Amino acid sequence: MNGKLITRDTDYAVRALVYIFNSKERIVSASELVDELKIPRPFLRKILQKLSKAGILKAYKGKGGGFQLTVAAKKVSLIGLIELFQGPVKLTECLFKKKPCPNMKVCPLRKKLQGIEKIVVKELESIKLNLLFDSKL
Amino acid sequence: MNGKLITRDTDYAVRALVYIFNSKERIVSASELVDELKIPRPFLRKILQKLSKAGILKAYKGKGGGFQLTVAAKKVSLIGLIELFQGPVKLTECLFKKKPCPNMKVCPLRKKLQGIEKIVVKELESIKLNLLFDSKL
DNA sequence: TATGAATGATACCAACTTAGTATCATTTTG
DNA sequence: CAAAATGATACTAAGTTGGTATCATTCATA
Repeated sequence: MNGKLITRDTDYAVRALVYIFNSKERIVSASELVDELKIPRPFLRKILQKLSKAGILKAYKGKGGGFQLTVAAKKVSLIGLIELFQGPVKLTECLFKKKPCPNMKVCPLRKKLQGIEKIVVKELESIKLNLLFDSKL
Repeated sequence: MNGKLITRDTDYAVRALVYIFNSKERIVSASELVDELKIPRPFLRKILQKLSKAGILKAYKGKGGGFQLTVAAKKVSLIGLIELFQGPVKLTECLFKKKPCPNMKVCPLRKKLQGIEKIVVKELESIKLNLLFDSKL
């Protein structure tokens, strides 16, 4: 199975954010992150840009530039990052979107799955970034 | 996001099983299922074969042949079908399999995600097929 | 003020997965 | 034997994920 909750984008983003958090007030460049985290440069750059656009990182251009966490960053939850990189979380996605499901008036399978989805979303919401930061990586 | 819990294989399998269940003792052919459920024939055939191999359906070859539920069928849980068609459920799959995760000794993210996975698996285990059958589709 | 080091924007590409096809062999009924 | 069914298996098309490549822009500093 590959119904991963988290893709590489998101995973790399978490690592980068943790690293930047640990660097405190210092401005951290993409190059440094590439060296430290062994993430392919252009891919990481794309991720950093996205985080920057989303207001989670503040970017400084030019020589000596790089990234810092914004205040907003610590309030972001894992689900925020997932949505940023992977779109809204939907584990069910009924295969008959337009047409109502042909055989089942009230599809019990779908209901069950949507219940599971709700639980998952709630859990993912509860994982705030500062929780990850604080737990001594 | 597309981290679906259930792919089409599995979904079609559920529908086919429900239909066959509702046909009681009658032997149901792939053709009938194709007509009724509007599932592409060769795709459905592949699915039925898999269910048959797995002992969930009993197949009858030759003219007048088709499929019936086995006694085992009612005890199968949704997770059984998912595993059959999609392999083992793993929502986390740490990206550093061989090498231990470079930065985090005890990765809190991974722990959280594995917790979520456990919950999901438990839920999926609890959805037995007879539960779906019984709920008047 | 020119240069180099940094990010911004964007288009492209390769591998993998999912969903579906196509074909031929085998079995069984009539 | 013929027709109708399943068994086995190889192939294909579209979408997603993970990653590249390129060029433009900004800024510190010598």
